[in-house]
Amino acid sequence: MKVQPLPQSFFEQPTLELAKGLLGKLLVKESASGTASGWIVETEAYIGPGDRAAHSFGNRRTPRTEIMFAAPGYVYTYVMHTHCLVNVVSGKVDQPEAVLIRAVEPYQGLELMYERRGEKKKEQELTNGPGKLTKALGIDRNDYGRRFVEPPLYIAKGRQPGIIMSGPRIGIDNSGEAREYPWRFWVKGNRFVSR
DNA sequence: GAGGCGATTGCCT
DNA sequence: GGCAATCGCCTCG
Repeated sequence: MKVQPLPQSFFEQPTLELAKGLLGKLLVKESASGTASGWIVETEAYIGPGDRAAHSFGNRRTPRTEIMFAAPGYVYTYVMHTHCLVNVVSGKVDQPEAVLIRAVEPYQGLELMYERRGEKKKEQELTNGPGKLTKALGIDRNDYGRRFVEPPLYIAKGRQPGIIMSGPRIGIDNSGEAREYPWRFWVKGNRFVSR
């Protein structure tokens, strides 16, 4: 199967639909040391204006969140402590929404992933968390502001995801009632899902 | 399995 | 200048 980026129109759907639609798609990163990719198996939606867990809550607009106000399909990377997380910007222009990619299942570039993550690891520990998959695929803050429709970082047509589950998001305990929103989506039974 | 801490970035006082 | 953050790893039991 030839791997090529999905069109811009794919990203032009409501954020919750996009979060589900991303499951099963292929996340690809090309770099000087090779290409690595994985099937997306877990996502979370962040819908800015009314979502206390989102960086763009209340339309908070700063240099960091600026990209969330742009058209859908942009790459939003965020550095936290020693790790980097990757989001897909969603929603129309001036609607600061995004989908966090929390886990993928390795596809291409397995050796590269071991090299980046450490050799002595179970395969599922390569990419079963938002900070892990970015390291395995070589995604970092330099990818901020790119677009997912073209190399070196893009999303390609994938496979049928299977049964999709939903539930509360992770790691946002101090976000009031937003903590309860069932905006986390994952592929049922996939062993690369973070929990 | 639970708990604690690393060590970066950028926003806010 | 301080502090909180979409987390991961190591250590201890």
